[in-house]
Amino acid sequence: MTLILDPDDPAGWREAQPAASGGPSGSRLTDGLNPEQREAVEYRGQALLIVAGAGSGKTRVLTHRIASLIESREAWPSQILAITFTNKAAAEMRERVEALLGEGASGMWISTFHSACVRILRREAEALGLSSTFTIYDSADQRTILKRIIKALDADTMGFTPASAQAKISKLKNELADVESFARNANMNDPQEVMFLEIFRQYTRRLREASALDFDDLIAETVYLFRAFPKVAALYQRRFRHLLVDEYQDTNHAQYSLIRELTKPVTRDIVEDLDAHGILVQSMTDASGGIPGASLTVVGDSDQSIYAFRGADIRNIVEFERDFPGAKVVLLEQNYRSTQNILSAANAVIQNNFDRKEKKLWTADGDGDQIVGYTGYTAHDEAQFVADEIESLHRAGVAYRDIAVFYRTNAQTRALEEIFVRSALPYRVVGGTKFYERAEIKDAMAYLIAVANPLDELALRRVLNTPKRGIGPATETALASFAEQNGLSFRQAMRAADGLGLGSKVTAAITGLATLLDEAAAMLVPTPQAIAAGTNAGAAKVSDVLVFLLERSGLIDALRNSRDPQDETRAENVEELVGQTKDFDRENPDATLVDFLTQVSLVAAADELDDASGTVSLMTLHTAKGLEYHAVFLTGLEEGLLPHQMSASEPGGPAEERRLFYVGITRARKRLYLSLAMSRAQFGEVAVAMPSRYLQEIPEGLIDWRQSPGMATSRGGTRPRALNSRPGQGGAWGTRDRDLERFSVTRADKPKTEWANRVTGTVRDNGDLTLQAGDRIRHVDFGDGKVTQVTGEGTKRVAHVSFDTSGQKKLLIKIAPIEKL
DNA sequence: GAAGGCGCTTTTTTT
DNA sequence: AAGCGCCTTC
Repeated sequence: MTLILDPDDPAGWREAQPAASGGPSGSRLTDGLNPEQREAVEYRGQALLIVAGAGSGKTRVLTHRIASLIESREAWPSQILAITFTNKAAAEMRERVEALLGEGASGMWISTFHSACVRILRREAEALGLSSTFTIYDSADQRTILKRIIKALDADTMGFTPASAQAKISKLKNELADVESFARNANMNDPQEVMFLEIFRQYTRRLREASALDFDDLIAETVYLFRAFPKVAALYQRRFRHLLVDEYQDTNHAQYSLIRELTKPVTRDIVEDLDAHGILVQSMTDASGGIPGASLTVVGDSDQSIYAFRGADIRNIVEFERDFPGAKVVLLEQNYRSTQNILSAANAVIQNNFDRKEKKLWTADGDGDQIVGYTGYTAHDEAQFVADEIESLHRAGVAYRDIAVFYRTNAQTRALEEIFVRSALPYRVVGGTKFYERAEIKDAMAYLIAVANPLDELALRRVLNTPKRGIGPATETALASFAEQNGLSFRQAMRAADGLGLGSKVTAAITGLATLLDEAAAMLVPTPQAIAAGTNAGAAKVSDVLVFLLERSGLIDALRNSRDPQDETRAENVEELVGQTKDFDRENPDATLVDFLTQVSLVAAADELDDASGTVSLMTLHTAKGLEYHAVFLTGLEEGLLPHQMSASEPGGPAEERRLFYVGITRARKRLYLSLAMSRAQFGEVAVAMPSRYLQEIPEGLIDWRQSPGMATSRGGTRPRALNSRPGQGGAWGTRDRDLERFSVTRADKPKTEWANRVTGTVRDNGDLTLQAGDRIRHVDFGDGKVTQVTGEGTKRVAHVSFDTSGQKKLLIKIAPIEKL
């Protein structure tokens, strides 16, 4: 028996695989794969690009590839670094690899870019002059800091907003630019640019002083680390022999650079240095005495690139072969997810993006059902259609969890939620306003952060007067300037507040808070033996520290005793947070507070998905990437929404929006529904909406329009049936006068497919029908009535009508199903 | 320093 | 429609 040693896990002795048992072509891991998939699993070389169309089984290929590397003893689990798009995908991939291997595969790094970088950065923080307990700032934190800087600099007078500065800084960091490099290239004659430089400089300094990194820093700082410290880089270059990157089309320049750094060979002199430090390098070196670069596998589909707005560079995948000469390319086109009708629609749409490599998805599984289309008069009508169809699917045996509703913007959930609640449909909004973004949760988290990272001024200032302690802005500023003048941290200034000459009550409040935080910090210190052994034994559990902080600070009592009725919910939320820390403690017995904070910072929207939930999932098209459902509803397919208004001005915007539509379509396995509304409320005002241009791109015969944009134009011919007069819905609609969206819905009893592509762009249009107070009108559903008032302008003119039998309504004149009498 | 009220901007997508 | 910031008043 031969034993071989896992170079990074002394406990990892195992029996070597007898060479005869098949090697990489061992059939178990390639059984049931098509030839291309098999090739992607078995290819061995420096660089492999797997162009994986939607639903082509790329996760299967990736997991089988990893399992095959490990099973054939070409790699130890610890030599694998796999990058996925979400933590959930990472956890799934790990499970599947372990299931394939029939054993645990600890030591594998399967995580997101951000998680992997945090892990590296905490380990190597010292080299960068960071605390290993550095805080991760989210967008809201960034914004708070930028708001303060902009205000202090009066930069808003030059047109700077926190959002604009944030976007610009993020963009720079994604390109690996820092303050110095920006300053070198800046046009110092442009006052705008000089001001931005100052904002950027102060922002960077504040984060640095707080020992904090923003999301973009996590990647960029890791690249800087590797570039500035080749020996540190070598540790990781030596360790990770196989890099696998999923969703490669959505990597940005910083992430690309990180991949490049990690796959660089280690030179001979550094290898010798590692060797001298007792790091195992034997049998890893090549003829030159160095360690060759790791092998790289990337998986992606340029048609699914939807993150240009955060710096994703489609060229990374398009130019992969040029970047990595000798790279092998495998194309996966056979789809195992969707029906041919769905794929044909997807192919037809994406074909309109020029400048792409031709790729056609196909399936051997047959056409399947027609795609269903529907045009509602309002967002509520559209939502009602979705709810009705979901119910009918459910009655036909489709589980709620196999159904998803997608939309372009988070704001669109409102109408859907209203109708779903009313219909008693179990649903869950994935992402959107996240639990951890609620103010009371951020408050509680700020206590924990302040304890974990005493340098974090942002967290300290957040808790300073939460709950109310009588410490106002004036005191806060006094503390801050005292700190600055004396070269102290904010926290030190708090401890020394006695010497500031503030009122005795305020002073006691400040020093009391400082003491509380110090006591909590003391709870977290492990035993000396544990510290020596590098474990966390003896440290208080996260949940205990949190409860201690909540009780002693008075935060929880303040919420419970408040007379604001909303504070009751807030108290419950905080209690739920306590529950979550308890779960965390249970699941991660040796984890630290910093581990908890890291995990919370890096949860992605899709991580919240609970497969066992038994609810319909609502999410944005972006969140939907990588997921699949039996039935998918794509809603709000209107100009201005998809493509979104804001994308029009961006280069490549409309093409990216089309890819977003493509991503949405290809999530569906069996049933696809496309819907839109003829009018939509925006900024509190109702506006006329036009069908999305992308709808035209789908061949006529593929869609069964239950109510088409074309039909909505022609008034005659179909028997109108008002949804809101349906039994069981009695009167719930239209009872509130302020409700502007009470247009009727007509719905053909029989499916009609008379809508042809050319009709797109037309909705019911009453032209320049002019109404004024006193006019009599007839409405398709509400009957006759008298106009009492006309408000608004242009296409947004609204008639206030008093109907003879249906009461008061407000109608959008341009599209309401009305005629003048 | 706290609380309440008014008026203004806001919505693209996310780790 | 709603949340935020600024203002006034207590």
